[in-house]
Amino acid sequence: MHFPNFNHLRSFWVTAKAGSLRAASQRWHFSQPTLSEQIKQLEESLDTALFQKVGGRLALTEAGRRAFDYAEQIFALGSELVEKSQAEPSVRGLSLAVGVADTLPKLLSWSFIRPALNLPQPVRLICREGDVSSLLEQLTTFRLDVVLSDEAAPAHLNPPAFSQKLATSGLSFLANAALAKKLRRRYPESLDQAPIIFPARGTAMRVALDKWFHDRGLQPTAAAECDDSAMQKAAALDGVGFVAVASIEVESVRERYGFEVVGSADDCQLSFYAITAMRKIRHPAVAAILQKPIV
Amino acid sequence: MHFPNFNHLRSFWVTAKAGSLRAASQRWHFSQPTLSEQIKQLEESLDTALFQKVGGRLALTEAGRRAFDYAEQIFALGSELVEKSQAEPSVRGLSLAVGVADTLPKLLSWSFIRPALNLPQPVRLICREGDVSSLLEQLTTFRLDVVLSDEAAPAHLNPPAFSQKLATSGLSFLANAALAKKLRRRYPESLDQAPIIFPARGTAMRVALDKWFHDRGLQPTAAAECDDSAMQKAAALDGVGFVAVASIEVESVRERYGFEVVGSADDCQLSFYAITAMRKIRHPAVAAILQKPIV
DNA sequence: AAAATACTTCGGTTTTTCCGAACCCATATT
DNA sequence: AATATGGGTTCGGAAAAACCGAAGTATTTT
Repeated sequence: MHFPNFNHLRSFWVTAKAGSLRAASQRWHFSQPTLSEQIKQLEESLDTALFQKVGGRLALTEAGRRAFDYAEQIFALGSELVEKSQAEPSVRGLSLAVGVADTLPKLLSWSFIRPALNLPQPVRLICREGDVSSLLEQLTTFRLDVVLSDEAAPAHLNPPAFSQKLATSGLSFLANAALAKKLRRRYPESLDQAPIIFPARGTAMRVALDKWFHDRGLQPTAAAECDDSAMQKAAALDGVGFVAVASIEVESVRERYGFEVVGSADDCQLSFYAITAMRKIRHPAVAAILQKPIV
Repeated sequence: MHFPNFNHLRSFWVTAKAGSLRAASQRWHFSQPTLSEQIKQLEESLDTALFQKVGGRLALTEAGRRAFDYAEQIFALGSELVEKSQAEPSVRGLSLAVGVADTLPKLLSWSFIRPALNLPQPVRLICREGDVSSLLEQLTTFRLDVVLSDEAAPAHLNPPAFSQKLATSGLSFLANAALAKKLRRRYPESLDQAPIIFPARGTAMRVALDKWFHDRGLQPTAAAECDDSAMQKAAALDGVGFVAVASIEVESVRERYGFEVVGSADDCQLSFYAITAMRKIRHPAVAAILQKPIV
């Protein structure tokens, strides 16, 4: 990654804004030589002429205009940063940033998070979704307080991350009424060649599913493959195929989507983890999440 | 205007990204003390703690997370600026940045601009709209090549701007068929109390109009007041009121909108100007615009 | 309790920033 | 044509920062 020298960029920007070195030097209390030299250095580092001389004056070149547009944005952001920092938000609440692996069922995730909101102090919740590895990166850099995932963090991550099991559950297969009726008949053989909506390749649930099917010699046909569990359910609603969900969330999913149970696979175990950046938990809201292992 | 020290911000950003001074110092080839000190200075200048110590490590505070979001954007822009500057050439055309006063009729403006596109070399046209004063500022700082306006630039502007008259024209009043039929009957007395769609206060056309009405003791009722001439016409289409347009554009407006003429006021003169930053015109496309005065 | 990890402080070197003075060039004025 | 005037540039040096290595301190993990 390569950046412009922001001091030089500032000189360029104020000069372009003011229309001349002279005007800029007066308005911003820099000397002409300073501006002139810094602009020259910026031009060198960008390897482009930003100004051209047109009759004793400086005029922006094509590249100069483009650079100016960037500079406008950059300095607007910079000045906003300063302002927003001064005005400390009066909301003196605890804030909790949770990363939720996008493969995780949202309803289940929410049940994990809920205890964090029942604290004496008010908690401002920030939820971010993403794939596990990017969430872990944000976690270890303290941009997230805790990550919910269906897999434990790699053992010797550096900086380290600590996983705690929140729940373990078997698996159940659900589908909309019509499809469920058909598939229930001779479960589990009926799943062979049946349309399934898979979670994304490489996720813990997908691995477990593949193994389970393989062990039984079943080969469902992949009707769809969705990262997001809500998306899977939307597809299932439409009868695209059946889905696998953790048994502990079957009830709430049935209620919400009107699915019916095709069958269950309790020997296919899934676990859910809360991952933190330190073993000792200081954040009270995170502690609340960890103190209530559901299973 | 007040900015953060971008070097300090960089230190903060890389550290937040890396999760620790140590990691950041390795990845970005700075020493820990450098990062540590610069971050401290940033915190002082922003008057906020960006990091807090939570067990021997640094964790972002609330303000730190916000600042980090700004920093992400700022450095993304910075790096983009560098990249886009390197990849310069490709479009080897002349580029022409025209500022068009938003009160100006678009069709007429276009007729002024068109000659610029009939040059031997290809021209890449950039049109910006705005109020005259902001356009003039952009012009004198060479972010625009020429400004089209219905008023000449103030005489002793610094830096100077030079106006050249492109066209002069009387005024005509137009309205949709129904309203025009009614107003045509006893023009111009019929305009008294009639609903008019005014251009914005303070524009040259508005001033001329006001004077013309005042001289004749007419008081149309302002049904609307629009900055943008296209907006006026849209309103007029709807029968909200009648509009005043330059006589030279009557034909094209009638054709386009199906308006009918209520009457004309040839003694109410309007002029249109091209304003440049320098008397001597070097830009061939601008020269083309100036060489074809329509009236 | 020891070991490991991670942040700070300190003193000094190297770079960068920044300025005043002098110089140059185009345009506008006389 | 000669001369202001309004810019821009070059030069040398002073002041301020950026930056580092070494040593010091604190906390967590084992």
